[in-house]
Amino acid sequence: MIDRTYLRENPDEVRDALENRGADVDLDAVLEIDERWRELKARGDELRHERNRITERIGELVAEGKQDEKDEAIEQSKELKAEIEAVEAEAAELQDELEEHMLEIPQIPHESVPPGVDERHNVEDRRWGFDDLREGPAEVTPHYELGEELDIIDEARGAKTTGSGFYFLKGDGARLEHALIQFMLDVHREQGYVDLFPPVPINSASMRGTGQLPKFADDAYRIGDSNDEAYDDDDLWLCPTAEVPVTNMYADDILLQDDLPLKHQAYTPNFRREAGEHGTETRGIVRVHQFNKVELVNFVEPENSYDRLEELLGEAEEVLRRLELPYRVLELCTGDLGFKAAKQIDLEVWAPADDMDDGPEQGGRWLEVSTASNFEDFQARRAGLRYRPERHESAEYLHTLNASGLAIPRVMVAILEYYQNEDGTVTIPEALRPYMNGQEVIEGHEKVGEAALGAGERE
RNA sequence: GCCAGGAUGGCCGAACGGUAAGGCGCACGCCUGGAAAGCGUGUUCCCUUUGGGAUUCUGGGUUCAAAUCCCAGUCCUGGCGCCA
Repeated sequence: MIDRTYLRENPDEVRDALENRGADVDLDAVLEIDERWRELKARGDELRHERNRITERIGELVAEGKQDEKDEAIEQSKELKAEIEAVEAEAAELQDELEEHMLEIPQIPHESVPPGVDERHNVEDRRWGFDDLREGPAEVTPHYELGEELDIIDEARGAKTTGSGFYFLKGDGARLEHALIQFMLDVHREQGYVDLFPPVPINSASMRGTGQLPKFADDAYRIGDSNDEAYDDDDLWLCPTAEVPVTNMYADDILLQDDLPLKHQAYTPNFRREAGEHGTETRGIVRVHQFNKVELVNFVEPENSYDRLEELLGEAEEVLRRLELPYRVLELCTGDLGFKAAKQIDLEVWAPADDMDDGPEQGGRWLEVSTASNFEDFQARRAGLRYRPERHESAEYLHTLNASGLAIPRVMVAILEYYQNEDGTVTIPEALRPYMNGQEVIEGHEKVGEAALGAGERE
Protein backbone atom coordinates (compact mmCIF):
# COMPACT_ATOMS: atom_id res chain seq x y z
CA MET A 1 0.00 0.00 0.00
CA ILE A 2 1.31 3.44 -0.80
CA ASP A 3 1.31 6.16 1.83
CA ARG A 4 -1.98 8.06 1.88
CA THR A 5 -0.40 11.29 3.02
CA TYR A 6 2.15 11.03 0.22
CA LEU A 7 -0.64 10.50 -2.29
CA ARG A 8 -2.53 13.50 -0.93
CA GLU A 9 0.51 15.74 -1.13
CA ASN A 10 1.99 14.47 -4.42
CA PRO A 11 -0.94 13.42 -6.60
CA ASP A 12 0.83 14.25 -9.87
CA GLU A 13 3.95 12.25 -9.08
CA VAL A 14 1.79 9.25 -8.18
CA ARG A 15 -0.29 9.69 -11.31
CA ASP A 16 2.79 9.71 -13.55
CA ALA A 17 4.31 6.73 -11.80
CA LEU A 18 1.18 4.64 -12.21
CA GLU A 19 0.85 5.65 -15.81
CA ASN A 20 4.38 4.38 -16.44
CA ARG A 21 3.42 0.95 -15.30
CA GLY A 22 0.21 1.03 -17.31
CA ALA A 23 -2.02 0.82 -14.25
CA ASP A 24 -5.63 1.85 -14.56
CA VAL A 25 -6.45 3.63 -11.31
CA ASP A 26 -8.93 6.45 -10.82
CA LEU A 27 -6.84 8.65 -8.54
CA ASP A 28 -9.28 11.55 -8.67
CA ALA A 29 -12.01 9.41 -7.16
CA VAL A 30 -9.65 8.38 -4.35
CA LEU A 31 -8.56 11.96 -3.68
CA GLU A 32 -12.14 13.10 -3.61
CA ILE A 33 -13.19 10.44 -1.11
CA ASP A 34 -10.19 11.35 1.04
CA GLU A 35 -11.22 15.00 0.96
CA ARG A 36 -14.79 14.24 1.94
CA TRP A 37 -13.67 11.87 4.66
CA ARG A 38 -11.44 14.54 6.20
CA GLU A 39 -14.32 17.00 6.34
CA LEU A 40 -16.57 14.52 8.11
CA LYS A 41 -13.78 13.46 10.40
CA ALA A 42 -13.23 17.06 11.48
CA ARG A 43 -16.95 17.57 12.06
CA GLY A 44 -17.18 14.35 14.08
CA ASP A 45 -14.18 15.33 16.19
CA GLU A 46 -15.79 18.65 16.96
CA LEU A 47 -19.06 17.06 18.08
CA ARG A 48 -17.23 14.57 20.23
CA HIS A 49 -15.22 17.32 21.82
CA GLU A 50 -18.42 19.01 22.81
CA ARG A 51 -19.94 15.86 24.21
CA ASN A 52 -16.79 14.99 26.15
CA ARG A 53 -17.03 18.36 27.86
CA ILE A 54 -20.66 17.78 28.80
CA THR A 55 -20.04 14.28 30.06
CA GLU A 56 -17.20 15.55 32.19
CA ARG A 57 -19.51 18.22 33.58
CA ILE A 58 -22.14 15.58 34.45
CA GLY A 59 -19.62 13.84 36.66
CA GLU A 60 -19.03 17.10 38.53
CA LEU A 61 -22.74 17.84 38.86
CA VAL A 62 -23.39 14.38 40.27
CA ALA A 63 -20.68 14.97 42.85
CA GLU A 64 -22.15 18.37 43.72
CA GLY A 65 -25.68 16.93 43.93
CA LYS A 66 -27.11 19.41 41.41
CA GLN A 67 -30.01 17.29 40.16
CA ASP A 68 -31.70 19.71 37.72
CA GLU A 69 -28.57 20.86 35.98
CA LYS A 70 -27.48 17.26 35.67
CA ASP A 71 -30.72 16.19 33.99
CA GLU A 72 -30.42 19.04 31.56
CA ALA A 73 -26.86 18.08 30.67
CA ILE A 74 -27.86 14.48 30.14
CA GLU A 75 -30.54 15.63 27.73
CA GLN A 76 -27.97 17.63 25.76
CA SER A 77 -25.59 14.77 25.65
CA LYS A 78 -28.27 12.47 24.26
CA GLU A 79 -28.99 14.87 21.44
CA LEU A 80 -25.33 15.12 20.54
CA LYS A 81 -25.02 11.38 20.55
CA ALA A 82 -27.51 10.99 17.72
CA GLU A 83 -25.75 13.61 15.63
CA ILE A 84 -22.35 12.04 16.21
CA GLU A 85 -23.66 8.66 15.16
CA ALA A 86 -24.94 10.02 11.85
CA VAL A 87 -21.73 11.87 11.01
CA GLU A 88 -19.45 9.03 12.03
CA ALA A 89 -21.46 6.38 10.21
CA GLU A 90 -20.94 8.28 6.99
CA ALA A 91 -17.26 8.86 7.77
CA ALA A 92 -16.77 5.15 8.48
CA GLU A 93 -18.34 4.27 5.15
CA LEU A 94 -15.96 6.60 3.33
CA GLN A 95 -13.04 5.27 5.33
CA ASP A 96 -13.84 1.71 4.20
CA GLU A 97 -14.25 2.86 0.63
CA LEU A 98 -10.92 4.63 0.82
CA GLU A 99 -9.21 1.57 2.25
CA GLU A 100 -10.66 -0.56 -0.56
CA HIS A 101 -9.23 1.78 -3.16
CA MET A 102 -5.86 2.07 -1.46
CA LEU A 103 -5.48 -1.72 -1.40
CA GLU A 104 -5.80 -1.77 -5.19
CA ILE A 105 -3.26 0.93 -5.99
CA PRO A 106 0.00 -0.65 -7.12
CA GLN A 107 3.44 0.22 -5.81
CA ILE A 108 5.27 3.20 -7.27
CA PRO A 109 8.21 2.03 -9.43
CA HIS A 110 11.75 2.94 -8.35
CA GLU A 111 13.50 5.57 -10.48
CA SER A 112 16.06 3.01 -11.69
CA VAL A 113 13.43 0.81 -13.34
CA PRO A 114 13.70 0.99 -17.15
CA PRO A 115 10.58 2.50 -18.74
CA GLY A 116 8.54 0.25 -20.98
CA VAL A 117 5.14 -1.10 -21.85
CA ASP A 118 5.53 -4.86 -21.51
CA GLU A 119 8.07 -7.71 -21.48
CA ARG A 120 9.53 -6.59 -24.82
CA HIS A 121 11.10 -3.64 -23.04
CA ASN A 122 12.74 -5.61 -20.28
CA VAL A 123 16.49 -5.10 -20.27
CA GLU A 124 18.90 -8.00 -20.35
CA ASP A 125 21.81 -7.32 -17.99
CA ARG A 126 24.05 -10.29 -18.64
CA ARG A 127 24.33 -13.99 -19.41
CA TRP A 128 26.27 -16.64 -17.58
CA GLY A 129 27.57 -20.04 -18.62
CA PHE A 130 27.25 -19.79 -22.39
CA ASP A 131 30.96 -19.55 -23.16
CA ASP A 132 31.67 -23.09 -22.16
CA LEU A 133 28.54 -25.09 -22.91
CA ARG A 134 28.23 -28.75 -22.17
CA GLU A 135 28.12 -31.17 -25.13
CA GLY A 136 24.53 -32.41 -25.43
CA PRO A 137 22.62 -34.55 -27.93
CA ALA A 138 22.09 -33.11 -31.41
CA GLU A 139 18.36 -33.18 -30.84
CA VAL A 140 17.34 -32.48 -27.26
CA THR A 141 14.16 -34.24 -26.14
CA PRO A 142 11.76 -31.93 -24.25
CA HIS A 143 11.47 -32.72 -20.55
CA TYR A 144 7.82 -33.75 -20.83
CA GLU A 145 8.67 -36.48 -23.31
CA LEU A 146 11.85 -37.52 -21.60
CA GLY A 147 10.17 -37.56 -18.21
CA GLU A 148 7.60 -39.95 -19.54
CA GLU A 149 10.17 -42.17 -21.30
CA LEU A 150 12.29 -42.47 -18.18
CA ASP A 151 9.10 -42.84 -16.11
CA ILE A 152 10.22 -40.21 -13.63
CA ILE A 153 7.41 -37.70 -14.34
CA ASP A 154 3.85 -39.03 -14.52
CA GLU A 155 1.39 -36.32 -15.52
CA ALA A 156 -1.41 -38.65 -16.61
CA ARG A 157 -1.73 -40.27 -13.22
CA GLY A 158 -1.49 -36.90 -11.48
CA ALA A 159 -4.50 -35.81 -13.48
CA LYS A 160 -6.24 -38.99 -12.35
CA THR A 161 -5.82 -38.44 -8.61
CA THR A 162 -6.14 -34.68 -8.63
CA GLY A 163 -6.63 -32.94 -11.96
CA SER A 164 -4.66 -31.51 -14.84
CA GLY A 165 -1.69 -29.45 -13.78
CA PHE A 166 -0.71 -31.89 -11.06
CA TYR A 167 1.88 -34.62 -11.49
CA PHE A 168 3.70 -37.46 -9.80
CA LEU A 169 7.46 -37.61 -9.63
CA LYS A 170 8.70 -41.16 -9.38
CA GLY A 171 11.93 -42.90 -8.47
CA ASP A 172 14.93 -40.80 -9.55
CA GLY A 173 12.55 -37.97 -10.42
CA ALA A 174 11.29 -37.78 -6.85
CA ARG A 175 14.84 -38.18 -5.63
CA LEU A 176 16.04 -35.33 -7.80
CA GLU A 177 13.33 -33.16 -6.26
CA HIS A 178 14.46 -34.00 -2.71
CA ALA A 179 18.09 -33.45 -3.68
CA LEU A 180 17.37 -30.03 -5.17
CA ILE A 181 15.50 -28.93 -2.06
CA GLN A 182 18.25 -30.00 0.32
CA PHE A 183 20.97 -28.60 -1.92
CA MET A 184 19.30 -25.19 -2.20
CA LEU A 185 18.65 -24.98 1.52
CA ASP A 186 22.31 -25.78 2.19
CA VAL A 187 23.52 -23.09 -0.24
CA HIS A 188 21.34 -20.43 1.37
CA ARG A 189 22.16 -21.53 4.89
CA GLU A 190 25.79 -20.74 3.98
CA GLN A 191 24.57 -17.27 2.98
CA GLY A 192 23.16 -16.65 6.43
CA TYR A 193 19.55 -17.67 5.97
CA VAL A 194 17.56 -19.11 8.86
CA ASP A 195 15.21 -21.93 7.84
CA LEU A 196 11.48 -21.79 8.37
CA PHE A 197 8.89 -24.41 7.71
CA PRO A 198 5.63 -22.45 7.59
CA PRO A 199 1.99 -23.52 7.73
CA VAL A 200 0.51 -24.14 4.29
CA PRO A 201 -3.05 -22.84 4.82
CA ILE A 202 -2.93 -19.05 5.01
CA ASN A 203 -5.66 -16.68 6.19
CA SER A 204 -7.04 -13.80 4.13
CA ALA A 205 -5.47 -11.16 6.35
CA SER A 206 -2.00 -12.52 5.53
CA MET A 207 -2.83 -12.80 1.86
CA ARG A 208 -3.77 -9.14 1.93
CA GLY A 209 -0.61 -8.28 3.86
CA THR A 210 1.67 -9.36 1.04
CA GLY A 211 -0.63 -8.15 -1.73
CA GLN A 212 -2.25 -11.34 -3.09
CA LEU A 213 -5.64 -10.04 -1.95
CA PRO A 214 -7.92 -8.41 -2.79
CA LYS A 215 -6.85 -8.03 -6.42
CA PHE A 216 -5.63 -11.53 -7.19
CA ALA A 217 -8.15 -13.78 -5.47
CA ASP A 218 -8.67 -15.70 -8.72
CA ASP A 219 -5.06 -16.92 -8.73
CA ALA A 220 -5.32 -18.65 -5.37
CA TYR A 221 -6.90 -21.85 -4.11
CA ARG A 222 -9.45 -21.14 -1.46
CA ILE A 223 -10.18 -23.74 1.20
CA GLY A 224 -13.79 -24.53 1.99
CA ASP A 225 -15.54 -22.04 -0.26
CA SER A 226 -15.71 -20.73 -3.81
CA ASN A 227 -13.38 -17.92 -4.86
CA ASP A 228 -16.41 -15.89 -5.89
CA GLU A 229 -17.83 -15.75 -2.37
CA ALA A 230 -16.99 -12.97 0.05
CA TYR A 231 -14.22 -13.90 2.48
CA ASP A 232 -13.35 -13.03 6.07
CA ASP A 233 -9.95 -12.26 7.53
CA ASP A 234 -9.64 -15.73 8.99
CA ASP A 235 -10.82 -17.72 5.96
CA LEU A 236 -8.07 -19.93 4.59
CA TRP A 237 -6.22 -20.24 1.28
CA LEU A 238 -3.52 -22.62 0.10
CA CYS A 239 -0.06 -21.08 0.23
CA PRO A 240 0.70 -19.54 -3.21
CA THR A 241 4.31 -18.83 -2.22
CA ALA A 242 6.19 -19.03 1.07
CA GLU A 243 6.58 -15.26 0.78
CA VAL A 244 3.08 -14.99 2.26
CA PRO A 245 3.45 -16.89 5.55
CA VAL A 246 7.06 -15.82 6.05
CA THR A 247 6.51 -12.10 5.45
CA ASN A 248 3.37 -12.07 7.58
CA MET A 249 5.08 -13.98 10.34
CA TYR A 250 6.14 -10.65 11.83
CA ALA A 251 2.91 -8.77 11.08
CA ASP A 252 2.21 -6.12 13.72
CA ASP A 253 5.56 -6.79 15.37
CA ILE A 254 8.21 -4.21 15.99
CA LEU A 255 11.64 -5.63 15.21
CA LEU A 256 14.84 -4.41 16.77
CA GLN A 257 17.36 -2.65 14.60
CA ASP A 258 19.81 -5.37 15.61
CA ASP A 259 17.48 -7.98 14.10
CA LEU A 260 17.99 -6.47 10.64
CA PRO A 261 18.73 -7.56 8.04
CA LEU A 262 16.58 -10.58 8.86
CA LYS A 263 16.99 -13.36 6.29
CA HIS A 264 14.65 -16.34 6.18
CA GLN A 265 14.40 -19.18 3.73
CA ALA A 266 11.44 -21.50 3.53
CA TYR A 267 10.73 -24.55 1.45
CA THR A 268 7.01 -25.08 0.83
CA PRO A 269 4.62 -26.41 -1.76
CA ASN A 270 2.94 -23.59 -3.71
CA PHE A 271 -0.56 -23.68 -5.14
CA ARG A 272 -1.71 -21.53 -8.06
CA ARG A 273 -4.79 -21.68 -10.19
CA GLU A 274 -3.08 -20.40 -13.37
CA ALA A 275 -6.48 -20.06 -15.02
CA GLY A 276 -6.50 -20.37 -18.79
CA GLU A 277 -2.78 -21.07 -19.17
CA HIS A 278 -2.48 -23.94 -21.63
CA GLY A 279 -0.44 -24.53 -24.75
CA THR A 280 3.05 -25.47 -25.95
CA GLU A 281 4.72 -22.93 -23.73
CA THR A 282 3.23 -24.54 -20.68
CA ARG A 283 3.49 -28.22 -21.60
CA GLY A 284 5.02 -30.47 -19.00
CA ILE A 285 5.89 -29.05 -15.61
CA VAL A 286 6.70 -25.48 -16.62
CA ARG A 287 3.40 -24.13 -15.34
CA VAL A 288 1.56 -26.33 -12.88
CA HIS A 289 -0.95 -25.90 -10.07
CA GLN A 290 1.33 -27.27 -7.36
CA PHE A 291 5.08 -26.91 -7.24
CA ASN A 292 7.77 -26.71 -4.63
CA LYS A 293 10.21 -23.94 -4.14
CA VAL A 294 12.68 -22.53 -1.69
CA GLU A 295 11.82 -18.91 -1.05
CA LEU A 296 14.17 -16.23 0.29
CA VAL A 297 12.61 -13.40 2.29
CA ASN A 298 14.50 -10.36 3.61
CA PHE A 299 13.48 -7.73 6.14
CA VAL A 300 15.80 -4.73 5.96
CA GLU A 301 16.28 -1.10 6.90
CA PRO A 302 14.95 1.20 4.16
CA GLU A 303 18.31 2.78 3.30
CA ASN A 304 19.84 -0.63 2.57
CA SER A 305 17.12 -2.19 0.50
CA TYR A 306 18.55 -1.53 -2.96
CA ASP A 307 21.99 -2.86 -2.04
CA ARG A 308 20.26 -5.87 -0.57
CA LEU A 309 18.31 -6.43 -3.79
CA GLU A 310 21.59 -6.89 -5.69
CA GLU A 311 22.93 -9.24 -3.02
CA LEU A 312 19.69 -11.18 -2.93
CA LEU A 313 19.86 -11.70 -6.67
CA GLY A 314 23.42 -12.99 -6.23
CA GLU A 315 22.25 -15.42 -3.55
CA ALA A 316 19.67 -16.91 -5.91
CA GLU A 317 22.14 -16.98 -8.82
CA GLU A 318 24.57 -18.98 -6.73
CA VAL A 319 22.27 -21.99 -7.03
CA LEU A 320 22.41 -21.94 -10.84
CA ARG A 321 26.16 -21.39 -10.86
CA ARG A 322 26.83 -24.36 -8.64
CA LEU A 323 24.52 -26.48 -10.77
CA GLU A 324 26.41 -25.09 -13.80
CA LEU A 325 23.19 -24.22 -15.60
CA PRO A 326 23.42 -21.35 -18.13
CA TYR A 327 21.12 -18.42 -17.40
CA ARG A 328 20.50 -14.74 -17.96
CA VAL A 329 19.59 -11.75 -15.80
CA LEU A 330 16.75 -9.49 -16.87
CA GLU A 331 15.65 -6.16 -15.49
CA LEU A 332 11.88 -5.77 -15.67
CA CYS A 333 10.57 -2.54 -17.17
CA THR A 334 7.87 -0.39 -15.55
CA GLY A 335 5.10 -2.01 -17.61
CA ASP A 336 6.07 -5.55 -16.61
CA LEU A 337 6.48 -4.94 -12.88
CA GLY A 338 4.32 -6.90 -10.48
CA PHE A 339 1.58 -5.09 -8.57
CA LYS A 340 3.48 -4.77 -5.31
CA ALA A 341 7.08 -4.34 -6.49
CA ALA A 342 9.09 -1.14 -6.86
CA LYS A 343 11.82 -3.00 -8.73
CA GLN A 344 12.25 -6.55 -10.01
CA ILE A 345 15.07 -8.54 -11.55
CA ASP A 346 14.38 -11.89 -13.21
CA LEU A 347 16.63 -14.89 -13.33
CA GLU A 348 15.97 -17.07 -16.36
CA VAL A 349 17.55 -20.47 -16.85
CA TRP A 350 18.21 -21.95 -20.27
CA ALA A 351 16.08 -24.93 -21.29
CA PRO A 352 17.49 -26.07 -24.66
CA ALA A 353 14.73 -28.37 -25.98
CA ASP A 354 11.83 -26.24 -27.20
CA ASP A 355 12.87 -23.50 -29.61
CA MET A 356 11.01 -20.32 -28.86
CA ASP A 357 11.16 -17.03 -30.71
CA ASP A 358 12.55 -15.11 -27.77
CA GLY A 359 15.08 -17.79 -26.83
CA PRO A 360 18.86 -17.39 -27.21
CA GLU A 361 20.81 -17.96 -30.47
CA GLN A 362 21.72 -21.46 -29.31
CA GLY A 363 18.04 -22.41 -29.53
CA GLY A 364 15.72 -23.50 -26.73
CA ARG A 365 14.06 -21.02 -24.41
CA TRP A 366 14.34 -19.06 -21.23
CA LEU A 367 12.51 -20.20 -18.10
CA GLU A 368 11.95 -17.77 -15.27
CA VAL A 369 13.16 -19.48 -12.08
CA SER A 370 13.33 -16.51 -9.75
CA THR A 371 12.31 -12.88 -9.47
CA ALA A 372 14.21 -10.77 -6.99
CA SER A 373 11.85 -8.01 -5.84
CA ASN A 374 12.11 -4.96 -3.67
CA PHE A 375 8.70 -4.03 -2.30
CA GLU A 376 10.07 -1.15 -0.24
CA ASP A 377 7.42 -0.41 2.43
CA PHE A 378 4.46 -1.57 0.32
CA GLN A 379 3.99 -4.86 2.15
CA ALA A 380 5.23 -3.45 5.45
CA ARG A 381 2.45 -0.90 5.47
CA ARG A 382 -0.18 -3.53 4.64
CA ALA A 383 1.05 -6.11 7.10
CA GLY A 384 2.27 -3.78 9.86
CA LEU A 385 5.97 -4.66 9.71
CA ARG A 386 7.98 -2.16 11.67
CA TYR A 387 11.33 -1.68 13.36
CA ARG A 388 12.69 0.94 15.67
CA PRO A 389 15.69 2.78 14.25
CA GLU A 390 18.35 3.72 16.77
CA ARG A 391 17.99 7.28 18.14
CA HIS A 392 14.42 7.30 16.94
CA GLU A 393 11.36 7.62 19.06
CA SER A 394 8.77 5.98 16.88
CA ALA A 395 8.74 2.71 14.99
CA GLU A 396 9.02 2.87 11.22
CA TYR A 397 8.05 0.64 8.36
CA LEU A 398 10.88 -1.56 7.21
CA HIS A 399 11.47 -2.78 3.67
CA THR A 400 10.76 -6.30 2.46
CA LEU A 401 12.37 -8.16 -0.43
CA ASN A 402 12.13 -11.67 -1.71
CA ALA A 403 13.35 -14.01 -4.41
CA SER A 404 12.86 -17.64 -5.19
CA GLY A 405 15.91 -19.63 -4.49
CA LEU A 406 14.68 -21.37 -6.74
CA ALA A 407 11.46 -22.72 -8.27
CA ILE A 408 12.19 -26.42 -8.41
CA PRO A 409 10.22 -27.80 -11.41
CA ARG A 410 11.78 -25.36 -13.85
CA VAL A 411 15.26 -26.09 -12.56
CA MET A 412 14.42 -29.73 -13.05
CA VAL A 413 13.33 -28.99 -16.63
CA ALA A 414 16.67 -27.28 -17.26
CA ILE A 415 18.59 -30.24 -15.80
CA LEU A 416 16.63 -32.83 -17.78
CA GLU A 417 17.25 -30.91 -20.99
CA TYR A 418 20.70 -29.38 -20.53
CA TYR A 419 22.25 -32.42 -18.86
CA GLN A 420 20.65 -34.82 -21.33
CA ASN A 421 22.87 -37.40 -23.02
CA GLU A 422 22.79 -38.88 -26.53
CA ASP A 423 21.40 -42.17 -25.17
CA GLY A 424 18.45 -40.51 -23.45
CA THR A 425 19.91 -40.67 -19.95
CA VAL A 426 20.55 -37.58 -17.82
CA THR A 427 23.81 -36.77 -16.09
CA ILE A 428 23.29 -35.51 -12.56
CA PRO A 429 25.04 -32.16 -11.94
CA GLU A 430 28.05 -32.70 -9.71
CA ALA A 431 26.76 -30.40 -6.99
CA LEU A 432 23.70 -32.62 -6.56
CA ARG A 433 25.44 -35.99 -6.39
CA PRO A 434 26.15 -35.82 -2.65
CA TYR A 435 22.40 -35.44 -2.19
CA MET A 436 21.70 -38.53 -4.29
CA ASN A 437 24.03 -40.91 -2.60
CA GLY A 438 26.71 -40.34 -5.22
CA GLN A 439 24.53 -41.32 -8.16
CA GLU A 440 25.86 -39.87 -11.44
CA VAL A 441 23.25 -40.67 -14.05
CA ILE A 442 19.47 -40.98 -14.23
CA GLU A 443 18.66 -43.99 -16.35
CA GLY A 444 14.97 -44.27 -15.71
CA HIS A 445 12.66 -46.99 -14.57
CA GLU A 446 10.71 -49.81 -16.00
CA LYS A 447 7.12 -48.75 -16.41
CA VAL A 448 4.32 -50.35 -14.48
CA GLY A 449 0.98 -51.73 -15.69
CA GLU A 450 -0.71 -53.35 -18.64
CA ALA A 451 -0.78 -50.13 -20.67
CA ALA A 452 3.03 -50.16 -20.76
CA LEU A 453 3.00 -53.82 -21.79
CA GLY A 454 0.57 -53.16 -24.64
CA ALA A 455 2.66 -50.22 -25.88
CA GLY A 456 5.71 -52.48 -26.01
CA GLU A 457 7.47 -50.50 -23.30
CA ARG A 458 8.05 -53.59 -21.17
CA GLU A 459 8.19 -57.31 -21.65
C1' G B 1 -14.53 -31.07 21.90
C1' C B 2 -15.76 -29.65 27.24
C1' C B 3 -14.65 -26.68 31.71
C1' A B 4 -11.93 -22.70 34.10
C1' G B 5 -8.82 -18.44 33.87
C1' G B 6 -6.70 -14.64 30.84
C1' A B 7 -5.53 -10.54 26.71
C1' U B 8 -4.17 -2.93 29.09
C1' G B 9 1.58 1.47 25.49
C1' G B 10 8.16 -1.05 22.85
C1' C B 11 8.15 -4.35 27.57
C1' C B 12 6.18 -5.30 32.69
C1' G B 13 1.96 -3.95 35.33
C1' A B 14 -2.31 -1.19 38.31
C1' A B 15 -7.18 0.57 38.04
C1' C B 16 -12.90 -3.53 38.15
C1' G B 17 -18.98 2.24 36.02
C1' G B 18 -16.96 8.97 36.50
C1' U B 19 -12.88 9.17 31.60
C1' A B 20 -5.91 4.76 31.87
C1' A B 21 -1.32 4.71 38.10
C1' G B 22 3.54 3.18 38.48
C1' G B 23 8.02 0.83 36.79
C1' C B 24 11.54 -0.66 32.87
C1' G B 25 13.52 0.53 28.17
C1' C B 26 14.49 4.35 24.60
C1' A B 27 15.09 9.73 22.91
C1' C B 28 16.02 14.83 24.12
C1' G B 29 17.40 18.46 27.80
C1' C B 30 19.46 20.00 32.71
C1' C B 31 23.44 18.73 35.95
C1' U B 32 29.03 17.02 35.20
C1' G B 33 35.96 17.97 33.53
C1' G B 34 33.65 13.38 31.43
C1' A B 35 30.48 9.50 32.82
C1' A B 36 27.12 7.15 36.29
C1' A B 37 23.37 8.60 39.48
C1' G B 38 19.70 12.30 39.90
C1' C B 39 16.05 15.75 37.83
C1' G B 40 12.75 17.38 33.80
C1' U B 41 10.30 16.51 29.09
C1' G B 42 8.89 13.16 25.48
C1' U B 43 8.02 8.13 23.73
C1' U B 44 0.38 4.60 19.63
C1' C B 45 -2.78 6.33 15.46
C1' C B 46 -5.77 10.12 12.84
C1' C B 47 -7.17 15.36 11.67
C1' U B 48 -7.42 21.41 9.54
C1' U B 49 -1.25 20.23 15.15
C1' U B 50 -0.40 26.84 20.53
C1' G B 51 -5.74 22.64 19.36
C1' G B 52 -8.76 18.33 19.01
C1' G B 53 -10.34 13.23 18.29
C1' A B 54 -9.68 8.01 18.68
C1' U B 55 -7.23 3.94 21.20
C1' U B 56 -7.35 -1.14 27.27
C1' C B 57 -7.59 -8.37 21.71
C1' U B 58 -11.87 -7.87 17.68
C1' G B 59 -17.12 -6.86 16.74
C1' G B 60 -21.86 -5.74 18.82
C1' G B 61 -25.02 -4.17 23.17
C1' U B 62 -26.50 -1.53 28.00
C1' U B 63 -25.45 3.66 29.99
C1' C B 64 -25.30 10.72 30.13
C1' A B 65 -20.60 8.00 30.85
C1' A B 66 -17.41 1.26 29.73
C1' A B 67 -10.59 -1.11 30.49
C1' U B 68 -14.62 -2.03 34.08
C1' C B 69 -21.30 -4.70 32.99
C1' C B 70 -23.80 -8.09 28.99
C1' C B 71 -23.49 -11.02 24.12
C1' A B 72 -20.55 -13.14 20.08
C1' G B 73 -15.76 -14.19 18.11
C1' U B 74 -10.18 -14.74 17.93
C1' C B 75 -5.90 -16.06 20.40
C1' C B 76 -3.12 -17.63 24.94
C1' U B 77 -2.68 -20.60 29.65
C1' G B 78 -4.29 -24.67 32.78
C1' G B 79 -7.39 -29.12 33.56
C1' C B 80 -10.34 -33.06 31.30
C1' G B 81 -11.54 -35.78 26.80
C1' C B 82 -10.07 -37.49 21.95
C1' C B 83 -6.04 -38.68 18.81
C1' A B 84 -1.07 -40.16 14.80
